Amino acid sequence: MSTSHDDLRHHPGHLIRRAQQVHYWLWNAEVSPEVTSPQFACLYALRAEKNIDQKTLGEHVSLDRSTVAEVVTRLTTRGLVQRFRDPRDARRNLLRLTPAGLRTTERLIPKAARMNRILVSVLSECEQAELLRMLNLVVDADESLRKSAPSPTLPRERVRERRALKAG
Amino acid sequence: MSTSHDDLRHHPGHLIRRAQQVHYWLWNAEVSPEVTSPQFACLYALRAEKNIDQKTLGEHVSLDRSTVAEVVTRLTTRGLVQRFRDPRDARRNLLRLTPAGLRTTERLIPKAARMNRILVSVLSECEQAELLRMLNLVVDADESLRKSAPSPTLPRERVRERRALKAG
DNA sequence: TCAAAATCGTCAGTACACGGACTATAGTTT
DNA sequence: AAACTATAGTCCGTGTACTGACGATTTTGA
Repeated sequence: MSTSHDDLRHHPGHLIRRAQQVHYWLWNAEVSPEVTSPQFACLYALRAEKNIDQKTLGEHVSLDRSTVAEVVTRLTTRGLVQRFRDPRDARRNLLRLTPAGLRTTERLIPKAARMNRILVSVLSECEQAELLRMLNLVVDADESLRKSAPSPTLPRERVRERRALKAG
Repeated sequence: MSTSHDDLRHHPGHLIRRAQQVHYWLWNAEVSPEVTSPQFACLYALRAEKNIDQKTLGEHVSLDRSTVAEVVTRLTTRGLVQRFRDPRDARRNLLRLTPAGLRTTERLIPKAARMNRILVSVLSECEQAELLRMLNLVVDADESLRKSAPSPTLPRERVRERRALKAG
């Protein structure tokens, strides 16, 4: 007997969302509910590359300008990141880990690694590698998919439709 | 030369988040920016099972109470779903697709299918099946992981910590 | 050199996503 | 029947996540 939630098991998109939920729960339980996963990604990137601006950080962790700004605001509020204007280009905000930020990052690194192991622990070593490889393929394919195929109906136009629809 | 965003390619959790981004973009371009993916999941579930309450819907599409309530509110506002009190149990809100809701759902079903095909189109048929199988394994494993392993540090306790930390 | 174009960040608006507190209702126990 | 418990939904707060509009600044090109 097949019901709808059964059926959704064949939808990759839906499965990806559910996988992210699992990741979210596991993160809270195993890593830290204080520092979220996107926040950690930022800290982690900032640890590797000091004094980068928000745009660059966004490219590293795959977040858009607005979201980076919000996340960084939270991190600075908690004293984990320092934000200051680039003297050489007053448009940019340069970012740097504070000592506390570095400590927190390094404390969480092994926990995040452990969480990731648990996340895919139902799979064999071989399968884990396969999953990683395939996800990377899907994620990389996007770049080509976004550039090409603006297709007959442009995304931008569609968004206008939505706004119009809601206004009316 | 390995930088941080390079490194994040080995983190399943991060990859899952990125995969969801790709899914989001593809959904907007290929299915509909008016009806989001979670909204569609609800419509789809409601099409299969009429007159279910919000909790049941949430179980089918894997969303918590609060989010279901919000999504359903949007769908009712747009006239796609009808919400009314269960006469036999006044705690429940029963949900039903409107004729317009049914039409919209059936119009989007083939588009969603197409989007899902594109999403995994970089993989071979065989790989696609493998990815689906593995994601289902990970997602199902969660149920056992949540039940067991409340572990030394309980998630609930940790959340308290965060709230306390922010207050201070 | 100076106006146009590109770039970075911010802000407002929309939508998921979740936990916890609260209310209303239903079911159970004594 | 009254008290207790369980359940469904709502409301509030927090945190992603993205788009579009805007302002400040830099870069480019005539």
